[in-house]
Amino acid sequence: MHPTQQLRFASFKEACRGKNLRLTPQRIDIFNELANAGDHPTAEIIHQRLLSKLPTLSLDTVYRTLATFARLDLISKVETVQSQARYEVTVERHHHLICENCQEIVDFQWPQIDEIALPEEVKQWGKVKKKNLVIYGRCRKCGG
Amino acid sequence: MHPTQQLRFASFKEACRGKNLRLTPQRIDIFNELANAGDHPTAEIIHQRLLSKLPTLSLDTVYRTLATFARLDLISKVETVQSQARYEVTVERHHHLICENCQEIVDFQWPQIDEIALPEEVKQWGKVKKKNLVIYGRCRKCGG
DNA sequence: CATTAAAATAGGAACAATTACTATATGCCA
DNA sequence: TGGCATATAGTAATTGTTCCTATTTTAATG
Repeated sequence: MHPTQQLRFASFKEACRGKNLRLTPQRIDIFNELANAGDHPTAEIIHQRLLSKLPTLSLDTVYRTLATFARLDLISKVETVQSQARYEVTVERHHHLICENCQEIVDFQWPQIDEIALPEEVKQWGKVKKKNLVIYGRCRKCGG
Repeated sequence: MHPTQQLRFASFKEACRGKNLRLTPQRIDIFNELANAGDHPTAEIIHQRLLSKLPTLSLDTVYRTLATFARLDLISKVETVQSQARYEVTVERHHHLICENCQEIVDFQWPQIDEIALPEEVKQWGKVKKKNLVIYGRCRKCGG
């Protein structure tokens, strides 16, 4: 195991203890699989990758475990407005505020962000079409 | 109809003609519903809202129509990585590049964005937990 | 106005991602 | 090591979205 990963694993174990989470082979393997993955796998991909090691691992366990980890802030779900897609008519450039509680989406403008030059790394990556900032948090109505 | 909306509707009709899209009551109503909606409705919500006016409107039509409009850039899907949720272990602050073709997600860092002060509007909204920039485009591998 | 070919729709079935249910198995504390 | 709360496997159910196809509608033409 790479030292960084070892460290990560140690803090994972600690985090589990601190939160009264039982350490199970499934949890350990799911966490390690994700920690060592260079990509951003889906629950199904993680399931597939672990099947040779844990042949009885159920997809449900992967989903449940990932949800638990996300709640503990050990992992994050990458940029998703959960479940249903939402639409808007295309207007001026704007960004989005999303409340983690009520899921309401509010537009806001931030010209400063729109105009700022992209880092070199991004230019190398390919051709940029859209740039969208999403801010997550808790809105006033939900006690934020 | 509010003058702005009238204008919007006119350009909608024009856009349809320009792209060889037939003007149907369903398309008109779906577009207007979305143009006048203050929120960011889902396909299902739009369907519900139109049922009293178009009792036979099918959900499939709403989905198909929204997809068509999105292709024409008349509307946009709000911030979603389509279909499956993707996960990553929580590490340093970073943002995401998503290729519209291969869907690959690449991390990049942009400390400038992380450190910049939030606009007043956002502070009024509530408590911010995360700030994530998502850049869409086409990566080199996909000819971008 | 009718005629007509191409395109759009309704309705229901299919599909894919995710979550719920429940009996069994397991981690962990005493 | 025993007991109990918690986690898991397996499967069923749910939800969001797309596919299929017969029927209807649009818009172009005479």
